[in-house]
Amino acid sequence: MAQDALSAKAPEERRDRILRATVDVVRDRGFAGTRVSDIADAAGTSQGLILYHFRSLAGALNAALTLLEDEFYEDLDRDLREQAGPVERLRHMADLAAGMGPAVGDWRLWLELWVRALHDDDARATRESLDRRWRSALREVISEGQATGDFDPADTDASAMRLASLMDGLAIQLALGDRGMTPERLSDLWWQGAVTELRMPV
Amino acid sequence: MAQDALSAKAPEERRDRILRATVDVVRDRGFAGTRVSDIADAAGTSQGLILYHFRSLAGALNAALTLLEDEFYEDLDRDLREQAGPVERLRHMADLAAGMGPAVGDWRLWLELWVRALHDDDARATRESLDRRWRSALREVISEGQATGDFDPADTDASAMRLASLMDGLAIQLALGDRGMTPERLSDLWWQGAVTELRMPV
DNA sequence: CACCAGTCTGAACGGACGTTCAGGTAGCCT
DNA sequence: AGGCTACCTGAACGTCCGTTCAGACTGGTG
Repeated sequence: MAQDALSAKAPEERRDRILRATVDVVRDRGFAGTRVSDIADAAGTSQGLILYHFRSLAGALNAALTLLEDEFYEDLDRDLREQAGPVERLRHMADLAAGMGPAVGDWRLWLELWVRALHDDDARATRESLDRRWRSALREVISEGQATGDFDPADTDASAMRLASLMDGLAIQLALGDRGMTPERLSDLWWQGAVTELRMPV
Repeated sequence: MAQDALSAKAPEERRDRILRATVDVVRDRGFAGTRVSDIADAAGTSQGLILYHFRSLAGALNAALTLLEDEFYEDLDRDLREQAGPVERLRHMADLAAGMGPAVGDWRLWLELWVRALHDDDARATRESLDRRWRSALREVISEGQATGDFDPADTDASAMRLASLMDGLAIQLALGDRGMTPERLSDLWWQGAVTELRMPV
């Protein structure tokens, strides 16, 4: 028995496990409901270790946020690069947001982030950055589609803003478990909206 | 000096003052950040009285929610009844949501409500009810506009859902203070979206 | 006036929870 | 081997905060 199953090989792995546990706890307890002991339980460590690696509960929460941010970027970049043309890319964004991407479609978490952003500056910065990234990806795809002739929006900026906002709004229904809102319906509703908004040829 | 300025005429007025104070505190501290002492300070009463009138902090918060719900309905009904035709009504809904109505455009509060709805059943019910009401008002206006020939949506239900969601999404930007998002821009972006979505004649 | 019910207060209580701390273990350098 | 550093733990501490409570004040009723 060279290694105890509980003790990770490297401290860094323990640290990572704590962050992942933090994300999990926040997802279903919310930022406000997350206790140090919850994270400790979920990560299988002591409370002390969490305070040792991060300086405070807030430190752990913020570190979890930046982890999330990084994963969001990775997901988005990797997934979009795989798609051939602008139409496919846009279609894929709908599916990603509908929950097919591990980080991108994590709407309960984004909801929590939005509200935390109302009161916490770190969260505000993270939120802004995520949103900017998502919107600029969207705008890029639209521009690309304009170049290829697939899209013909009346006002590119306004269309990008509307489509991004539409996604957020639909996602709220999904996150809150509204009757009749499913990932598929979200994807469809958004795609139809994009077809209209970008005046795609049918 | 028949009446002390601090002591309200009727206990009911005190109760009401507490509820209003609760709403105020929640609006800028959030549900999670709201303490009994905050409410007491804002209402100019003792902590005890809040626990006397409502059974607990949660009781006060929930009572504040139903107050909000009632005011939302009043605002919406009164304001919409004043408008002449479907086009004017729809236009007015944009303005209402952009923050011209005292209760309707209170987006920070709605954001807080959404997240609370993730974890609290009372909040969930209130949210659902508010959303249903708003969406059905929207759907009604759209139907009316179809009857008069002002609107011609491809799919009425889908259009209503998209326009409601678009509003929520835009409102998030507004509530979070995104650069470049103002009530006027929100109203414009939404209205343009509605023009497209409902295929209004220009 | 005496009594009572409703309203209101400020202090006290007790539990929850973030943080601190004293110490224990394991790898690593000399 | 000895010792140093990083990592980790569980208990203890102190604070914050919701709730309870004993009593004061008021207006109305017999």
